[in-house]
Amino acid sequence: MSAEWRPVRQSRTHELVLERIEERVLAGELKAGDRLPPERELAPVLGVSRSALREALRVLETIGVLVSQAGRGPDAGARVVRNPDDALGRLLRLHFALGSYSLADVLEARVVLERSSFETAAAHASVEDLDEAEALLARMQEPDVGVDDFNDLDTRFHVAIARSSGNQLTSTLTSAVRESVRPLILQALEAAEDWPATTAALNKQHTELLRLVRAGKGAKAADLVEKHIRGFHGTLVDENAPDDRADGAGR
Amino acid sequence: MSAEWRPVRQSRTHELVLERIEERVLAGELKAGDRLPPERELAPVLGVSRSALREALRVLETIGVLVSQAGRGPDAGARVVRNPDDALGRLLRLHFALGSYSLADVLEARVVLERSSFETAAAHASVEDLDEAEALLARMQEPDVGVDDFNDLDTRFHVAIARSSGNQLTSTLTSAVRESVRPLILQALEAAEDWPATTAALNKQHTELLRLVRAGKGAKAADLVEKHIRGFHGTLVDENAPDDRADGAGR
DNA sequence: GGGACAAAATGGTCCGACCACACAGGGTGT
DNA sequence: ACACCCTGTGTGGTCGGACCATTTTGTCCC
Repeated sequence: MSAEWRPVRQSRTHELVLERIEERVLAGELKAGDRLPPERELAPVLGVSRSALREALRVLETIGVLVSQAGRGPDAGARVVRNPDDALGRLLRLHFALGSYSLADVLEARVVLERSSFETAAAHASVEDLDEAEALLARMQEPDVGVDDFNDLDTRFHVAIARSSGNQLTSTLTSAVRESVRPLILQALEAAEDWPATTAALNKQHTELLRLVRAGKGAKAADLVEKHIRGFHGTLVDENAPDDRADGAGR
Repeated sequence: MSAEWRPVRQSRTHELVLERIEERVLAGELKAGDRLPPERELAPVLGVSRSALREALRVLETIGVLVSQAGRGPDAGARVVRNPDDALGRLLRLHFALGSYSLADVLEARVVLERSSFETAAAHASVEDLDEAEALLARMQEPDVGVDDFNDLDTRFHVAIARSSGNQLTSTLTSAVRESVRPLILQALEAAEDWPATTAALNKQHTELLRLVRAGKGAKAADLVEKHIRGFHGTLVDENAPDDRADGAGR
């Protein structure tokens, strides 16, 4: 019976340091904007070497909770920040590359997240947020936009809608999930036979999506975004799934 | 116009090291199960110090892509693994504590993710997976189960359903999102006036959920799980949201 | 006053040493 | 032969100190 035995994984100084710092964050004693003491001061206070402390700080930096700035003055040192997007993006990207989950999984997650985003955005989004999305759309429609720029703008459009829905978490997840398949999307876009036609088709859907959101038609927007995602993203699944299975690790 | 100026943030050796390793992962040259060369060999090959290399490895360990094992033998050294759950859990937990997103955001995300999980599970879940969920449910129904154990089992039940739906990404996200509000949930459970009645009520819903999934009634299961989450989780929002707004940063 | 130069504070990097741990392999006693 | 122990060796983990790079803060001299 009894839950599986979890190896105790004792000590590891930098993990203990991490716990101390994490405690203070969880307890609300360390808030966004706060500065940590300099490494050379903090290390002896915690009773560890600077290296061990630095490894803990590095961990916090990778999860987007800290940024470090060398030099002198008010902006120098380690500051607590809130930047989960990059961290989540890298995490999902690497795990996707390692096969922790499949492209089909990503597609479903996107559909679920973005249906919700668009539905909520249609109900609550502010005009300013939607104007921002509109500006992105305008730049996407410029005729000479490259694959790279187009994809970035496309991502930012979807994320902008998610953000406009007021849900920061969904917005972050949307951004990260999308980021995790960025290489594949770029590859697919570059392989497009008729680039102008492809962008035109996608932009048409984007325009319609924004129109529906502005009109407050959440249900319709949700249905269209699902179609939008499945339409383009779905071709990726069809093209890559067999290959992945063939050359890749069998799970 | 031109996109915002992004500070160039040059060098930082450990980031360059990270890029090199990341490249190999993205390119599929490093797969789950592979071992990295020993630090003392790899560092000079990359042309960096052991410290810089170690910081990069620490980052990879943080995001659940590496584990390190000291000692000698086949299991020693740094191995590539796929364990996104803990990493994502810590990331979301800290960012939630920092106020990167609100409890209401978490609730909505859970609803969206789990509706999808239950709907898909009802269609595709294998009998074995559901038996596992059933076993968890049985342990949850033992009369003397404590708050901590109950919550763990509850989480594992929801995650088991997510996993049974076949979508690893959704499963990971469900686990992590849930984990991020774990402290709050525990606190709420401990404050429950009538503990046996609370667990009984939750378990009744769990039992019904599992029955619906087994019966293949995805839509009903989705509706019920939404009700289930909003029912309990919703009380958290009501209790905490005003406090959060009062003392916390206003976004 | 202003500009150039020095000082200080901070993170980033490197090096060398040692510690802790876990297996490998041989030696030794039965 | 076999079992046991003891030492060797390879691995990550930690430490301390030194130095570098960058940024701000002074300060001195013109």
